[in-house]
Amino acid sequence: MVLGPTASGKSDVAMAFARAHPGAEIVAVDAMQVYRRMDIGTAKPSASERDAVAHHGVDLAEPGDEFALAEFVRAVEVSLAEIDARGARAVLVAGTGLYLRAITDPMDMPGRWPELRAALEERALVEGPTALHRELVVLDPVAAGRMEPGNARRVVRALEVTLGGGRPFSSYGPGLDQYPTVPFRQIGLRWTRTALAARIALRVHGMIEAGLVGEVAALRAEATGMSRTARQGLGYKEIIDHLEGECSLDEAVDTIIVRTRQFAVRQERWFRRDPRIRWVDIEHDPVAEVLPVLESAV
RNA sequence: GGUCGAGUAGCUCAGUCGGCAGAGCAUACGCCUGAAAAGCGUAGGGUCACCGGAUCGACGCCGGUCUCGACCA
Repeated sequence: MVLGPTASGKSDVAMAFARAHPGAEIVAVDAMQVYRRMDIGTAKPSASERDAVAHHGVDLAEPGDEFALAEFVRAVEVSLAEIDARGARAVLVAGTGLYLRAITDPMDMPGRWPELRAALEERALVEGPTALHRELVVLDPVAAGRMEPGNARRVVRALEVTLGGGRPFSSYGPGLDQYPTVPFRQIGLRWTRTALAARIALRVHGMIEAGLVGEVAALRAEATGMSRTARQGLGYKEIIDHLEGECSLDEAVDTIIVRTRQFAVRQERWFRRDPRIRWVDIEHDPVAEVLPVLESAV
């Protein structure tokens, strides 16, 4: 499997590998490519690429749907089983670290308690997240120690699971800091920050030229619109701001570039803790430089 | 040429009466179990345009120089 930050060229590498190995199928591990008609902004594989090689993990939901980790894992596990049954080889392309961990590592997923969650979110707003965190310290000190007291979103989720499920949040699975041996060969693409920044700027400008503004406008015009999760895709929320008159197109583009760069760094930071990843430092051409490593790894 | 305004962190700007140099953003580092392209935490960073002066003490006051902007000629 191939992983790395946005704009690192991982999709191209996977595509080249799959073309060289008939029968190989690509599985995208990406939180945003799951939405249909969000094509340009998510750099989804083109129609001809999907024609040439079977792709999974893509176009799983409507832009109006809330789609999250658990739905993704369910869908991809089915795909992986089918690929396996076909005797084919799966090439994973991963940009979303958490989603990848949920595939590579066993993760028994706690359920959902929506009304409890709504109440907790309300309290986080009124009393502040630290008050809830103090409660979590009592109920589940392990989970409380794993997150910042100010992180309302994570604290609320941990309390939701602990109170709703009747057992501590931290009792589900070994935790993200455990890296057991798994039957996946993981190759990471690594660029220098400056080189990646240049590629990101180029890519974002390319998206604008390819009609990103029109794509966003069309999505907004749909009856169901874009869900809370879909609209937080990079490039989408900023163009929405622009379409609503909050900022000029140039300002929106600059913001997209900065945020994409920050996202790429966050991806790096997530992946680089994982000792199971073998890194390839790229100078110029991802396909030429990574493909041999990928070949030798399988 | 004249008048006025501006010059402080990478960027945009605060800085009260002369008494240890500030914020937001950016950057770096870290965290994360059903929003993850989301969310959260920590840190570094300064010739206060330059030269001189008065003062125990100047980003601040005085004199001069430079740069940018507006207006007047």
